[in-house]
Amino acid sequence: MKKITIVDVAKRAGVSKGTVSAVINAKNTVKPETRDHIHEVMKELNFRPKGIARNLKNGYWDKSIGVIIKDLNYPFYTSIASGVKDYANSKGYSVIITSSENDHECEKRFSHLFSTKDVKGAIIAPIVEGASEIEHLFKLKMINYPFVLLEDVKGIQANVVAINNLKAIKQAVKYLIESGHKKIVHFAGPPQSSHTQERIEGFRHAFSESTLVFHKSMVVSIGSVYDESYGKTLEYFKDRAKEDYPTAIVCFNDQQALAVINALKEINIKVPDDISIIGNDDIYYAKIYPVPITTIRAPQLEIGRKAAEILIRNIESPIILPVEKVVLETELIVRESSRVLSNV
Amino acid sequence: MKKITIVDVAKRAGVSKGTVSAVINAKNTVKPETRDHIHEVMKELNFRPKGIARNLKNGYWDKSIGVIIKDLNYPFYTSIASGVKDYANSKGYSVIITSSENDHECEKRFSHLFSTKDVKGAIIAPIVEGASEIEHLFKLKMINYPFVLLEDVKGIQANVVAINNLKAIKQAVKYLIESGHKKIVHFAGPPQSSHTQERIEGFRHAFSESTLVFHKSMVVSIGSVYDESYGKTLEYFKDRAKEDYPTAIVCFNDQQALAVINALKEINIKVPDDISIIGNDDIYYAKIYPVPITTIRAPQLEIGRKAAEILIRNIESPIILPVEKVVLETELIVRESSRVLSNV
DNA sequence: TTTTAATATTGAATCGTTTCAATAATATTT
DNA sequence: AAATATTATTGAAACGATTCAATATTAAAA
Repeated sequence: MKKITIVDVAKRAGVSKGTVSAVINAKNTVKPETRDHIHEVMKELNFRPKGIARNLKNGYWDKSIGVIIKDLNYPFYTSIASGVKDYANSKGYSVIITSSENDHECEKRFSHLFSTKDVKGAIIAPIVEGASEIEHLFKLKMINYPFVLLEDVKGIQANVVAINNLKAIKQAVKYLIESGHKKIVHFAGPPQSSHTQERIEGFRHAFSESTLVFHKSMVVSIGSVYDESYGKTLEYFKDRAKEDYPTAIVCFNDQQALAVINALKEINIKVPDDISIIGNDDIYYAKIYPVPITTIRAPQLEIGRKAAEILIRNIESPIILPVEKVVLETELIVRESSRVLSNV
Repeated sequence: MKKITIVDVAKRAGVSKGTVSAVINAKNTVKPETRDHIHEVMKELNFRPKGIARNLKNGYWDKSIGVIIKDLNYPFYTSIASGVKDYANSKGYSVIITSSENDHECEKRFSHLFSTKDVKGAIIAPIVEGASEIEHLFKLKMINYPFVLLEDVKGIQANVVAINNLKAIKQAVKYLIESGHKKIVHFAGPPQSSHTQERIEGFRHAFSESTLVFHKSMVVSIGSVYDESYGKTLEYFKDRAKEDYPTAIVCFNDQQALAVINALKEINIKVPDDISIIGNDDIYYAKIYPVPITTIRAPQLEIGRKAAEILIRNIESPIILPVEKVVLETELIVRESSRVLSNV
């Protein structure tokens, strides 16, 4: 099927390209009858002006940046995107968002998409599973395409804005220990996530700086999908003697924490009376849950803003800037899902 | 500041445009030394190939569609977007998402952005305040740009996939009445939202089909922003005699319902024992709240999928198709925030 | 009716790449 | 050393619109 261009329309309507162009752009220099006639022909041929060609001549005046997040439905990521939007809009940039849904192919496709669509730069939450494929990031580097990662990726020199997961979890464990907890476990996230690894690492690390001793049975793989986490939590407690219950659980993230608390409720374990729960991220819903969740806040808006700032600086710089790596601080927000043990 | 093009690079590197192009595209026909040299020059000049020009020649092979939602942080919209992604991906389309954050200018800017960036079509959750500005939608029509609205907009003939808000609320009220409730109020959403109007209308309408009679004091403007809704709820009950309390509240949406329930908790009103609460939308968090919320489910994924289906059909059709208007059914999901009154 | 002013239309040049047949440079074989 | 095969590079044409000075048409004024 032949592609319809402005020439076809012009020919059919018996006018010149210029006139058709004027009609497309709703210029008021065209006689109404001519305009209407051209519109009719456009309909008839189902002509759609090719956006790309339109922009080529005009220069590339519009300013937009792209964000690739991993999960459209996890508020943590949408908050980051909001932060990006915040800063970017203030600088006159539009923001378009895509989600890889943890699919590597998707991430690749999008980074290519952006670089070929005159999106000026990208902020990418990379999927890093082991020493995975990062050639698409290399490609971006090759063509000097500006981008900022939301997680450090080994093997590539790039701008990064991230939080210190290790330290975050250590904060949580330290707080628990100081609150008198001795039986602490970590409910780990999905195995393939790099956050999961870092958080386990942080958890283990926290013990080496305390009088308690770490054992690998203290890390339990629970995942972060609601139903899965809920089920595995039940399972964990099912065959366990009451005296073997932990007194505190450090959760992978808030979504998991929500599932865990609900599961505990089903089996009649009280939070925080029986068990303290600490989440991670501080998503919107952690705060409005009836037992507001103690959590480690990642400054989501700040992450987004900072990433946008670095990105736009790079976009607008006439020279290539040295890479920046920013680590933002997390903060322990103590709410009602955790408590100090009285028998300290 | 002059724009750097492939010609500048070629000149500086002492090669032809073609060779530089080959390097950009990582073709392996270039001698390694030449390649490295060109890379150096590219760095030196901070050359970034213009995506648009790249695509112009090769045709427009990549397939992508855009979605404009209103609120990036409300799960209702991200779920719809997921639905879009579902269907679109299955047809080989990428999806890019933007949020107008209820800003009219934003919506306009994005619809223009899409139409000039070779995004093949758009799904738009339009901001409709009264008989507002819709010229940007007309512009899209003029150039035969395929799009689907997620809400009917008066004055424009366009594809629409929506739910029947009127009927949805009537469902809820009917259920309450049948459960023996006589004192029912509606906590309305933000005044500028068209959903708010429709839901108020539906609420009022429900009474005309019952033995109860509607009075305008039964509609209270509460908004849907958490803190605002929370505060206004407290206010509503503050100076009210216990016997004037409603026995049921139909909320604008689940987010508001969450705020209302939490506020009621603060003043010691029990849900559902003292008051039944019905939400709207059925967002993810409505289900995992400890008092799972009775709500009117809008089939979010379905909305997204259907919209994508219509959009892609239009994109791929060689002729202009007649507009489609689809109304999807809502469903009352009875959970634990509402109850049957025993004294029926 | 002629002149002037206002309005409508034309079409060649242009945007910055990619493509690909032609050519040049280099390596291999005879 | 010449002939051939292989590899690397060139540069003109093409992609599909927009732009804008030049020109044609129509309306208003003299």
